[in-house]
Amino acid sequence: MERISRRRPPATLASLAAELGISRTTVSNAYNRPDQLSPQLRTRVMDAARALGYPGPDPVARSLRTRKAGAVGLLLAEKLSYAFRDPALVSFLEGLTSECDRAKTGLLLIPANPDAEDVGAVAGAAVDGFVAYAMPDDDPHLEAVLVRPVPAVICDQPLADGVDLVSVDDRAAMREIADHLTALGHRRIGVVSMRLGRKHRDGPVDIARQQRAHYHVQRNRLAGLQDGFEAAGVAWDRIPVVERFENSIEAGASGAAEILALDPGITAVVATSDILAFGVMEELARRHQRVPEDVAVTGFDGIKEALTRGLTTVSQPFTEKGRRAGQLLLEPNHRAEPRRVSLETEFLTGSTTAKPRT
Amino acid sequence: MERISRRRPPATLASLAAELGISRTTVSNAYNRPDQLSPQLRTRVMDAARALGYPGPDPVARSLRTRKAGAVGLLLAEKLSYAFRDPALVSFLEGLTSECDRAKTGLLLIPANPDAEDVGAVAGAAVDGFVAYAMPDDDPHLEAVLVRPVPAVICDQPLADGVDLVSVDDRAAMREIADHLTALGHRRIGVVSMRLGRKHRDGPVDIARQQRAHYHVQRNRLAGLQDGFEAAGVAWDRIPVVERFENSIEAGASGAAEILALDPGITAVVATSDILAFGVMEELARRHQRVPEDVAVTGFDGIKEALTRGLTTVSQPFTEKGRRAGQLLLEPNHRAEPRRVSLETEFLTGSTTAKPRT
DNA sequence: TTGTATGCGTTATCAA
DNA sequence: TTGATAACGCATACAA
Repeated sequence: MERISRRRPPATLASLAAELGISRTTVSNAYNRPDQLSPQLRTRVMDAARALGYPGPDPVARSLRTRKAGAVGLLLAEKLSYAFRDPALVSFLEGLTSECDRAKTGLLLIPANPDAEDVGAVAGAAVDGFVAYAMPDDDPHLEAVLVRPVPAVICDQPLADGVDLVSVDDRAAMREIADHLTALGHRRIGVVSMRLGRKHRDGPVDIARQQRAHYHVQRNRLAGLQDGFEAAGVAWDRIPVVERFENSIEAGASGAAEILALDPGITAVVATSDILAFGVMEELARRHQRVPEDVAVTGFDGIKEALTRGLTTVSQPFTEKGRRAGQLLLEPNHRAEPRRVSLETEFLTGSTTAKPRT
Repeated sequence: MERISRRRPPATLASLAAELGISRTTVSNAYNRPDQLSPQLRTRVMDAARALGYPGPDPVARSLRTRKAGAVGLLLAEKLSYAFRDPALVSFLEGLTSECDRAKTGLLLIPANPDAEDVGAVAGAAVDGFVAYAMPDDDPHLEAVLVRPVPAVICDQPLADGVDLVSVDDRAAMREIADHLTALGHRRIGVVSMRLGRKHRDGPVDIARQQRAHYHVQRNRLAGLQDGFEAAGVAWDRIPVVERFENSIEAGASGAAEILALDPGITAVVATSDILAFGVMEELARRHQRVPEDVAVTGFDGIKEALTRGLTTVSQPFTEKGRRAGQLLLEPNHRAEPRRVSLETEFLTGSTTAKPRT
């Protein structure tokens, strides 16, 4: 699908200069320093460029010379298309791109399969900096980011030496959920958790796996639940926790089914994301269980749909998170220490929680 | 925020080769053609690289040499952050990125203010191809895309010589809306249209402006309405049309207010996007006008929220649109003529239209 | 206002 | 299996 007719080798700055009988510098200046030329020479250059089909200085060659790419990279460790399926991520992107707009820089979405070891995409990304979003501790892509000689900002996780970080206090936030449920009187509870490791794995989670989870956001959320439940005298090791690799409605539904198989007597299901919580509710509806009368359900994130549907959840400021990440990346840090930004969350009581049936 | 200690000049492939007393070719091969080296030499190279902090071949330099960027560019002629506020665009991006995933290529979001003449971002984008989404006819950014010696695909608009295109039949689709309303008996109708030109402008639209609209998608939608209304004996020039530059709830609401000022007796408002339609409904609610009893409302696009809220609208397959655009871009066209893909739309009767009050 | 010389960091080609 | 050489296309310091 070559649109351009290729009879002669494509024009370059040098060939254009030769054609005009002037130096390359002058042609370069015509594009980059218009004030360094006489206006008539400049228009002569531009006219010749059009005539010869010269598209202007090659961005890659210029980039090599100037050491600027004009773009920042976003590393997700998900398939790219996932980003547009998750409302939380869309909000994050809105915030991040608002900063890109201000800085007049592009945003490069970097493809990185979660379970792939191939790091070529990040090694090969022509960017002036990276934002790494919610990566597991042991992801080789992150290492690949950190060796690149450009700034980086990490969102949510993992902690890394000398890198700026934007996050929320997941543990404290989730504890509010636990406290809310125990205050209502719930004692038999199940948990549907997002992925805890890089490998595709669905199923029950024992304490050991919780503690060595490579997603410490998830680990912290579980720890927050443990804090709250144990404070109310509920033994954590008797609470069934199941893990789902995908963050989707379907995963939430199957997680709920698994929880109910493990303990049919539960009165509440805690999901570690709103999306999973919707799946849980879907499965409960399928079984003609009422929410919250028969089973209470909670989420995490505070995506728009959670608010409109009245899910009891914790809201975190995704757009702000993206904006702050962009700011940290785009305005250089002149101090020695990396910067840490922790954003506020808000516990929201919805209509999906109530006292347990007696 | 330089993370890397800069005591010595950063290592390059050449400096690494010198350090090891081998040629640059060999170092290059260690990264790009591991099978061309003895394993022990390769590990020696890699160890030295780690020791010297060499991050691997510079992506820009490589890109200059190989003439591959590993990314496709998306040109929006909107602020980047807008992309994540418009559900239709999010769906499009989901489809486009699903193809990027398959091709293992990145996606570069290119910042291009709608009313800015500065074309530097597209001239400077290091990409292997462009997708231009819903650009006005006269946008200089598009011209900048077309001079670049890489493939391009246009979505929705504008028509351009020799470039692949993905679109829907906006005119026919919108006519279905008109036919639906006239069949119900509506005769006094108002229209709230998305922007018709690059310049920021809100207000009433006369026939001349409709016809010279630089957004031919919008022009076609208005033409579709005209087709339908005139077929039912409703003179088009008596239908008030107002334009809004932004596609937002607020814009829809103010558009509705303007329409109602122009003709308080209307029984239906046609919006050319679902988002605008939601704004219209919001304004009507504010005035205690019931939908559809007092005023019928229609949208266009079929975003998810339109379906859940039962808006009468036309649904277009945004995700498919993005996917097809990606396919066209990513699989080269070996034939001479550009390819044209036209996708199906579906008229959806919702609960926002009914017979006019009598 | 214009030109000269040099380097940015890499990979392709071909030879050894 | 390894190496020498020549691009790739441009921008910048400096000289004229």
